[in-house]
Amino acid sequence: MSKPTSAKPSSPDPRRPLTLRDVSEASGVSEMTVSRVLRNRGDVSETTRERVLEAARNLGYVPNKIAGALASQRVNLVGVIIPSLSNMVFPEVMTGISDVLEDTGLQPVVGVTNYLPEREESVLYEMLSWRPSGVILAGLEHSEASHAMLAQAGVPIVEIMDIDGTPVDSAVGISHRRAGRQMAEAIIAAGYRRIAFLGTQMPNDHRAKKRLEGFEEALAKAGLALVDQEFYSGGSALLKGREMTEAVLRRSPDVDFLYYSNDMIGAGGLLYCLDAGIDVPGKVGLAGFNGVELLAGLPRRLATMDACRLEIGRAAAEIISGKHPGVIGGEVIELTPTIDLGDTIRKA
Amino acid sequence: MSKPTSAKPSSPDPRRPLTLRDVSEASGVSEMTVSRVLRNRGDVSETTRERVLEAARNLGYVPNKIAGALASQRVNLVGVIIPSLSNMVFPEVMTGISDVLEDTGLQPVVGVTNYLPEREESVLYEMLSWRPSGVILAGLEHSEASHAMLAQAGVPIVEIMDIDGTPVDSAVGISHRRAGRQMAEAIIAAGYRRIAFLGTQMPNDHRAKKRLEGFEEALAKAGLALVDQEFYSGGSALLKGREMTEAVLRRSPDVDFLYYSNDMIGAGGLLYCLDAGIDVPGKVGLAGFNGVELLAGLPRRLATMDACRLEIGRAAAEIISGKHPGVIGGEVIELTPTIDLGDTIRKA
DNA sequence: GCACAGATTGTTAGCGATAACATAGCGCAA
DNA sequence: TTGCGCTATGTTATCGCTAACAATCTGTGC
Repeated sequence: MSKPTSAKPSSPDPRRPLTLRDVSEASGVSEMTVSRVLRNRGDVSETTRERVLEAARNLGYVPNKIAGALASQRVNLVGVIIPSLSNMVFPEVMTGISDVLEDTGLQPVVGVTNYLPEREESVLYEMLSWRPSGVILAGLEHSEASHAMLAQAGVPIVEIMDIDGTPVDSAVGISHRRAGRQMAEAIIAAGYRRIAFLGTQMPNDHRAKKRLEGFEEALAKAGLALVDQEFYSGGSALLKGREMTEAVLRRSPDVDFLYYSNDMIGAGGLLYCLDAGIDVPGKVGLAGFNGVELLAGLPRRLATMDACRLEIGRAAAEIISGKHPGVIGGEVIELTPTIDLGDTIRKA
Repeated sequence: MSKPTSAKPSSPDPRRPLTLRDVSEASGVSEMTVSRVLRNRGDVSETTRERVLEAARNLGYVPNKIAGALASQRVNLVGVIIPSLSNMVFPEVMTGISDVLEDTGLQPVVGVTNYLPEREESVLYEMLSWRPSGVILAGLEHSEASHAMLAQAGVPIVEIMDIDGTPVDSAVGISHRRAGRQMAEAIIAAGYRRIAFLGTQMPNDHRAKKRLEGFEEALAKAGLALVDQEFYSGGSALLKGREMTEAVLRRSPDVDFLYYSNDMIGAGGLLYCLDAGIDVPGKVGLAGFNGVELLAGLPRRLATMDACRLEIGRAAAEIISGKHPGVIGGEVIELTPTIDLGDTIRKA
């Protein structure tokens, strides 16, 4: 506490982290005023403001948000929990979220679950322990403990991607069941009858499962059933698509349509068929799901369905930041994916 | 506010966030003991421990890490700052980081800069304001202010991907200049002479730039120079690869090799050449950079160079967590990428 | 000259946890 | 019995910042 006679209080210990007090002393005003300047809050005279800013800049002061958050009970963080970063789909959702949060002072923090409910639980726990202003997470299926935490959190929760189920709070997404149904209808309408499904093994990819359910439902309504199916897990999706396609076509030479659970394996299948000289979409039709950007560069445009990923991210972020027109909380927003027949379903 | 004579102190306000005190009251011990139980710290009798855990569970208590971090001056977060999530390269680095951090109690927090130095600066500022235990960030080129912040941070800093330059603290990566040189040498050795470059426009992708520099350097040493070059920005990389390839081959019909700055556009170029019936690697050779998983599914294996992404992530995380054998700080770890000639460079 | 509104700056009291240091039990050897 | 040495638990004082309120300083109108 004692200050030597020296007027300059400079660097008593250069390793000690800087605090508001350092800036306050360096600029000759109270800590409170420094705080106000650094947060652009309240009235501060122009001269004081500049003096403080210069002192802060000279010292290289970076405010301690931990202390700030504790004192103000406000945290400008939004937790975003997604299953994976490896498949173009979530990065695009993130883009939508970031775009919107950009000018709200909020900031996304990402957690990845690898499709494991127990990982989701721990990631959620960890996130909530930082008391974020909101949480965005993929899917409507969560462990019991996760549900409890979400319900208790006391901040806006938005479950994204899927709306086939009951949300904890708000939800933004598409109906995967309906998406599967719609694709099946388009395929049937185009005259295909011997249809096979190729997809991921993942028991926890609820959305892929729902698509398949919707798909089979629509087939059943037309008096049809899947002729064959094949699952994979891990590895390069493009390569797996190739391999699975080859396997299915060998096992069931008479199939006339291959429905893939995602575009990546669909693209692999397409490349395989083209390589093998199979007439697409004449002899065999193909369709995927997601509308990934990659498809644009393929030799032929794979039939697919856009999952509205960017829009989902934007809407979720708008709900969290309270900017969504007319949404106070507990709202469900259903987006409608558009089907793109591409070049791999023959025209009716 | 008023509570009837009831002895039970339960839920005075169900919306009030829970604190240690609530758990403490519910379990009949001091806050300190609750804190010890929840952190598995110090000696607590088995009976007390169980009583506390049950109380916490029943209440649905989630500790407030903000308060905890302020009091303990420790934050179990590691800032990771990368340019983009859209191109398979950083997700893989993240995987390496997560793998290692998993069992250290540390947790990565991602920030994305979109290759903009000013974004990097603000993301870094934001991160440092949470006082993380360390920072991992891509590249060695930063704004002056960013440099100052990194130098002042007082925690381990690891700059990743690149080692052609001077790190602030530690660095893990490959020499992109050398990688470019090495690829050029392989191409020249295979007998190609009229070589073109196709890459991103991005002025801030320093690593792509260094690869090109190294590449041209090696060409010059062999008395060669680039015959043509083409740049793009934005859009689907696969499609851009196609378009650029077509443009270059039209403009310079006599080129015999196309060097791409990344595998995605290289893959597009490969698909274009195959479609166009061009003899690869006979008439035209192709090479990319990165070794992305996607390539495995292509009709032909594109020549490429592995950037050791997983390994870089692991090593960076090990340095941060103090687990890296023999590394105290300020160390530079150079990894050596392996070249893969694939099917698109003719064998010498 | 004086009271007062409005603008600017300062003071005080936490926020919810943890570090560091008490303190209370308890068993056991002397 | 006394007291030492444990173990199990409690107390106190921050951590760095901000909300809320208090105090000071202008200049102005009368």
